[in-house]
Amino acid sequence: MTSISNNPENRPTLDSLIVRCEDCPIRHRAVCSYASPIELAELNDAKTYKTYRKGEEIVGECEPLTRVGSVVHGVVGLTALLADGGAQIIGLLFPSDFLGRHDRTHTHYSAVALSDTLMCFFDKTRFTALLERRPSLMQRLLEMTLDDLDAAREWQVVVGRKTTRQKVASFVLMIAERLERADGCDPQGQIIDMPLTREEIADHLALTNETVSRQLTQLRTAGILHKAGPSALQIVDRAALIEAAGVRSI
Amino acid sequence: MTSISNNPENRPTLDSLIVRCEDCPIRHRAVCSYASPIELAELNDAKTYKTYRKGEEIVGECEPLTRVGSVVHGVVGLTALLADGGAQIIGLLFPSDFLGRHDRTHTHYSAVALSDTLMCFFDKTRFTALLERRPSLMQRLLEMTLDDLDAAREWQVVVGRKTTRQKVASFVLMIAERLERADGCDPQGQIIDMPLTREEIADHLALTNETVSRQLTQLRTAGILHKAGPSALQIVDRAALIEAAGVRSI
DNA sequence: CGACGTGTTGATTCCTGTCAATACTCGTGG
DNA sequence: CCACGAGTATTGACAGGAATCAACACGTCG
Repeated sequence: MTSISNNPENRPTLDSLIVRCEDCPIRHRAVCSYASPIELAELNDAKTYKTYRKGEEIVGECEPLTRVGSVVHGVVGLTALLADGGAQIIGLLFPSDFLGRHDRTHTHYSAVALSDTLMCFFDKTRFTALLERRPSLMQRLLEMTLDDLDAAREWQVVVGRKTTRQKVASFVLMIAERLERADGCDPQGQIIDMPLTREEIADHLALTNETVSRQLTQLRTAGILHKAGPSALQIVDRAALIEAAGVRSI
Repeated sequence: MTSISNNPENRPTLDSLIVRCEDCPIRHRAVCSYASPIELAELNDAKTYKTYRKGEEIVGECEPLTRVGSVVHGVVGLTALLADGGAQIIGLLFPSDFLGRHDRTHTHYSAVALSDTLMCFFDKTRFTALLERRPSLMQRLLEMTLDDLDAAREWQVVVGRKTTRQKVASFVLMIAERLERADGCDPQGQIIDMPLTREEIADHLALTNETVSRQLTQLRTAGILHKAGPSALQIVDRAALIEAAGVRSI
C-alpha cells in the first residue's frame, strides 16, 4: 500500500524489509543515517520490529511511553483528540520519520497506522543511553526534529492562509512528494495510492470530508487529477496542480 | 513592554539585563540551562547582546544565517511571507526561546521584534563547535526543539479545529501564560500588555483583524475581559476564558 | 445478498471575509 | 499646548463560501 507504482506486484512484503541495518531501506535517511559501522551494530542489536495493519493504533494518547523508533514502511498519522469527540491529524509520518520522545514518560498524542506499517523500535531507556554515548545519533535526531518543526510551521501556512482549493491541491502534492521520496522516486507513474480517507484528509486540512470530496472532483473535472482506482489517484497535470496549490513565489 | 504587572515602573530597562550568564534572567530556562560552570564560562565568552525596537526586523527571509541565540526579553514573531503579499505569524518566541538553526546557511522565515527585545546571540559557527564539544548543550537544544514541535502541533489544533471565539480566547490565554512564565509569575495582576496588534493576532490565528476585534469586544461585553489601557487587557474571569477557549477535556 | 463504511452530490444556513465609515492613540511640528 | 496626520481599533452592512443536513452511489465484507 501507499506506494507510487503502476504494478503493485513490485511492492515488497513488510517482512522482507526486516533486515540487518546495513541493508535497511531507510538506512541513509533515518535517525541512524549518521551512524558509523560500530554504532550501527549497536543499533542493530537494540532494535525490534513490529508490524501494524491499516487502522491499528500504534500508541494511544497519554499512555506510558516505553519505546521510540522509525517508520520503515507505511504512513502513520499523529492525531489529537478534541473535546467534542472529533480528532485532528496534526502530523503525518512517512518511512524514515521518527516517532516518540525519548525524554518523556507519557505520550502527548496518539499514533495510528494509516496503511500497513512496519516500525523499527528501540527501547526508550536503551535509546536514551545510546543518545548520550553517541553524539552522531543526537545530532541526527536534532536535525530531524528541526526539519519536522519547519514542516509543521509550513503546514500552518497551508491550513491557515490558503483557500480550500489550494489546501486540497497542496495536500495531494505533499502526499505525492513524500511517497515518491519514501519509495525511491518513481519516474513516470504519478499514481498515488491514497493512504488517508476523505475524512482523515479533512482532519488534516481543517475542512469537512464533503468539502474535500468536492474539491477533488473539481480537480478531476479540470483534468488535473484522474481516479485510477478505488483509493488511487493519478496526477495528470502536475504543473496545473502546483498552480492550483498556490505555492509561494518567493 | 509585554510585562504582566500593575506597576510598569518595576520593569527593568533592557540594558540592565545585560549581565554575566550566572545572573541572567533566563539562565535556568534557556539553551544554556544545563551548562556547567565551565560551559557557562565558554558561552559567556561567545555571546553578544543586541537590542531591537518594537517593529524592527531581526532577520529577514532567505538571508544568510550567521548567528543564533536566545530571546532574553521581549516577544519575537516568526513570520512567513505569502505569495499575495500577506504574512502569517507561524510562531512566537518569548524570553528563553531560541532563534535560528545552526545547521542552515540561510533563514527560512523572518523574525520580527513585536516588542522591545533583547537578544543574546552566538556566532553560528562558534555555537556549532560548542554543540559538538558539549553534549549538555545539544541535549537541551534537542529538548527545546521537541517542545517547540509539540507546541506547533498543539497550535495546529487551535487554528484548524476551533471556532473563532475559541481561537481568540485560546490566544489570550496562551499569551497570558507565556508572559507570566517569562516575567516570573505575577500572582494577581492578570493584566496583559498585549505585544501584538489586532492584525498580528489575526495573522497568527488565520483570521482577519476585524474578526479578532469583534471577538475581543464580545469577550469584553461578556465580562470576561476588560480593557485596562490602550494595549492592555485584563482577564476578569479566567475560568470563563478557559471555558470559552474550549480546552481539551482529556 | 444485504449491511456497513466510505465517497459523492445536492439544498440550505450561517459565519466570516470584504468593503467601508468612524473613533481612538500617539507622535510630530506648528 | 493644540492641531494635524498616520497607524490602529472598532463597528456596520453585505455577499460569498464552507459547514451542515440529507440523500444516494459505490465497494467490501460477512
